[in-house]
Amino acid sequence: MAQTDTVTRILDTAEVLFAERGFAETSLRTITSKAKVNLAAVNYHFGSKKSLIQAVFARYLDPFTERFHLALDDLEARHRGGTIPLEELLETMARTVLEVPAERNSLKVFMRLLGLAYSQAQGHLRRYIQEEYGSVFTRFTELVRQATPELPDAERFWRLHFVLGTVIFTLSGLDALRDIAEKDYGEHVSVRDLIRRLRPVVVAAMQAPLPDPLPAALSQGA
Amino acid sequence: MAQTDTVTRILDTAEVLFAERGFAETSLRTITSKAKVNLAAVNYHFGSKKSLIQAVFARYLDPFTERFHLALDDLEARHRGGTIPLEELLETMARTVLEVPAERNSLKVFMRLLGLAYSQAQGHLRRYIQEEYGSVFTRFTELVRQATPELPDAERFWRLHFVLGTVIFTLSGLDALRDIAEKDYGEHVSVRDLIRRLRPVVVAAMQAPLPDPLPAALSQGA
DNA sequence: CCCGGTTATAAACAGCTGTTTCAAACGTAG
DNA sequence: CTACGTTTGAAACAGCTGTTTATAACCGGG
Repeated sequence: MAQTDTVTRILDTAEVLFAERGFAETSLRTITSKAKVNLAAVNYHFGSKKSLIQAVFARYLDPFTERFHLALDDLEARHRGGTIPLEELLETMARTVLEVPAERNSLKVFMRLLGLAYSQAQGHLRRYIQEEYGSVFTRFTELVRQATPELPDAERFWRLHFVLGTVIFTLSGLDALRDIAEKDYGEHVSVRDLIRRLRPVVVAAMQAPLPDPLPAALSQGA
Repeated sequence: MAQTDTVTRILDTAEVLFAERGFAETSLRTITSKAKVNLAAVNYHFGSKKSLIQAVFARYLDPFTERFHLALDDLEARHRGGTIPLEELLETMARTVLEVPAERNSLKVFMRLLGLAYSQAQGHLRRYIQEEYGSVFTRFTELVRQATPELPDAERFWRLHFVLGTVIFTLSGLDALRDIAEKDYGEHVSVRDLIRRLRPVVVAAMQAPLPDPLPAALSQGA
């Protein structure tokens, strides 16, 4: 099947180029020439560049959401009725995130794509991801809510995004950071090593004491 | 002075457009038309689009580094010889970051630009920022080192980047996150409110227990 | 006044962008 | 083998990109 071959060759090439340079900075001609595929093939198989971008994400996120749902099913079954400890929830998410791209190119590409989806404007992408994969995230946050009943809803919301920021920022800028770290400490860090370092930090962040309440006199400040 | 007027009008317009859409997605024609300035003015006053981008950053980072150096001078003077507590260091940095853009457009733009500098490829930008403003960051990290003698160097390095990720990610994606938070909790968050929430999380992250050492059997994993 | 350097303007430049077109090659079912 | 739907191929499309050019307007000092 030469067709499938073309499609996957485009996806394989596109995902690493997107991850390296961003979406706008990667032209279809760069992709197709590096993939040894005709320029028109992208529009023929995907319809447009936008759809290509979404297809690249779908190839990661489809198996991820499927596995994550299964993992959460399993977790809920093993804690029948009771609430799942926060650390187990975080552990499960981390494990699932690691599993999916392990079979494919690399975690680095996956994380960099996630980072781009956030930081790069690309309104259509954020909408697509929210509509297509928002439900898993909703399910996860609900479980986190049950695991941290002492946190006010707003506080938990922000803290989840704080740690999300840490993870995406770190793993998506991994190459640059790794270069600096290697230059400063001569020590090469693997992704697993980084996750090991991340765990206590994330847990501590979620369990940090509540902030001082806003002094009423200042609550209208800029 | 019509010249200064043109230059600042370009910078004012460029910084918000860059922050909104990214660098590659913002054309010179979009900038100049919205700034009511001739297209050639950018190349005349700045030389190239790259230099325009750097100039946008310089207008934030020049006063920031100056103030931050002064604030650190003051901090060192008040702790003559002794080490400065971590919380004071973080507090000082936060205050300086808040001060600079307060006089100008907004913190949001500043943070979004910082986020772009990291996430957007734009190799020239990272190099420029590193060469031009790396020294303040080096000075700051050295003070953090003295304030956290119990942390191994590598661990401190990574934790600093973890919290940097939290802050940049949160504040640069603030608009989107604020929309979600408002929809979910009806509660409008100000930047100062967010900083208040960030503080205990950042402190807890820096003071989290050390990670379990790598099991030797697994240390060669992916 | 008028000159000389600085700034503004409009037009054109070559190059790259995503997309479309249409003809050729392909592979398979009748 | 023939016919047909699918996939490839090369070329062209209009539009936008950053940059350059040449000309005009400005404006303070001699």
